Amino acid sequence: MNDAQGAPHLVKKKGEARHEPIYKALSDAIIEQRLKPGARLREDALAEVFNVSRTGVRKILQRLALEQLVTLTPRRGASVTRPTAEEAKDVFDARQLVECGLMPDVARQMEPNEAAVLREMARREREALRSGERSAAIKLSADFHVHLARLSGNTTLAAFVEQLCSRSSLILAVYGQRGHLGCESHDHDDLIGYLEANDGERAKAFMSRHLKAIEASLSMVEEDDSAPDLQQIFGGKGAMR
Amino acid sequence: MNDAQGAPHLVKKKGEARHEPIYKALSDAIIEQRLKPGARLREDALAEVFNVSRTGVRKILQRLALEQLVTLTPRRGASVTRPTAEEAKDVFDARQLVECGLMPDVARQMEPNEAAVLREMARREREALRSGERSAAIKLSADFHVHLARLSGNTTLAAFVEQLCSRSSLILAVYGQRGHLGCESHDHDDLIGYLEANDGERAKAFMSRHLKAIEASLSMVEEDDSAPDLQQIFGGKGAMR
DNA sequence: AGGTATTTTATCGTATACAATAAAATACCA
DNA sequence: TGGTATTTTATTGTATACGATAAAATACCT
Repeated sequence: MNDAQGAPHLVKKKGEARHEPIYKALSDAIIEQRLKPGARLREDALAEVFNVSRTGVRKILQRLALEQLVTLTPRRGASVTRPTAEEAKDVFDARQLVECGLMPDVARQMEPNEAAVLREMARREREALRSGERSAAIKLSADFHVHLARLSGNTTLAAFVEQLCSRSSLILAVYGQRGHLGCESHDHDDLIGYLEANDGERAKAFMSRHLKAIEASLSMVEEDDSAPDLQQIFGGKGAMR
Repeated sequence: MNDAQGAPHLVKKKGEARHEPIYKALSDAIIEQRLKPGARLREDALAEVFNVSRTGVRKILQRLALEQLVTLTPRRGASVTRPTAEEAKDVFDARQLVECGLMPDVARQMEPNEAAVLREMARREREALRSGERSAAIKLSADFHVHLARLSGNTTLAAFVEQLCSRSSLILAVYGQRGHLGCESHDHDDLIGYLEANDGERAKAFMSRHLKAIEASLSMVEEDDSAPDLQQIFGGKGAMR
């Protein structure tokens, strides 16, 4: 059925879908903070790593740019986005509005086996956190929030939450204090409890506190690596001359 | 400084930004329903119309696809998205959550001159509606909602609302009854009133009714042009034989 | 004549080549 | 030796060429 099976070496996956895993690899690396904000993403280099031409790489970078995970500077290429303080605020405000707003829907449609899945996710997250697998923990935390959003049944809103969570990961990377890494270890379990009890309002309120806690754990100082204002720093009119 | 200035004819805009107007032209045409859902968008044809190579066209189509305005079918190319009934529901639920949720913020930060701008937009929309400029009216209505969202100050949410409004336009094209075209003629003016009075809660409630009214005006019958189930239609087991 | 097999054609997917540009390195001059 | 001008180099932007594939058209056979 698939001739690629007949030619074991040099497996060329057939068209289009070949880019999907590359996209995922890149976006995971960014979300897990193995690629840090500011890191340059040269087209040639990526093309070589993933064994595709620059054409394919560019397509992927463009997608990531629309999702705000990478920043494309004309003639300067791509780099991992370094979110501004304002962006950070917008993202967390958006999460407040959307994720909290979805809780009642999620609670209403909550089924026992779904709760079990969520508990397992929360367990794995706690596990990763405990054993110091920082990257894994970050990813699992984002996954938890996204999975939750999907349970609402609204594909459009779930996709939006997915973006917001990815961006949050970048925000954590830039503004997060060492030590904290976003979600407190038992928050997610508590939340599942309220959802299991179909208590949408409690879940909503808890989610709100949860997100506020994450946001509060950030230290919002933007170090601007743009040209510093020497004039202002050293005082005007030729002091030191 | 810019040699293109020296060569008046054959003005080649310089890099990158050249695609932006093409993107806008396409997306406007879709939103204004001059390109109808299902319409094929051949790369060659677009490339010729806009005087760029297929490379540029593909980039734009990909962006539109991520925004759900066009659908890319592997090896079959691009076409204007024909939203499903489920998508329509998701989009309007999302608008309910987000646009209504933003009203208090908008009301709080409402300034007199902003209200004037909004009134002017509403006036132009009514004007277009009255004089039968269907395409223009649709666009202006979407613009109004987007402009409102921007007033919240949250760029991320505003961008999301923009997408939702664009998609709504497609939904209207498919499921809208002839006659209605979404927003009632004076709704927007009423809304501005509440915002001017800084009454966020009233504005929120009104927006909710407004969106519900639009959604209710749709006739949600999906004609499936996929292969009809003849077996079911003509009864099983060789009747008519 | 009707239905299946084959060829043709239209159109997309991908790689590659070349032009354009901005940064880095070097050379030049006061 | 410090600063400016020039060349070199690295890297992106865009077009084009070629291969692949699926739909349409045609030819073939019964």
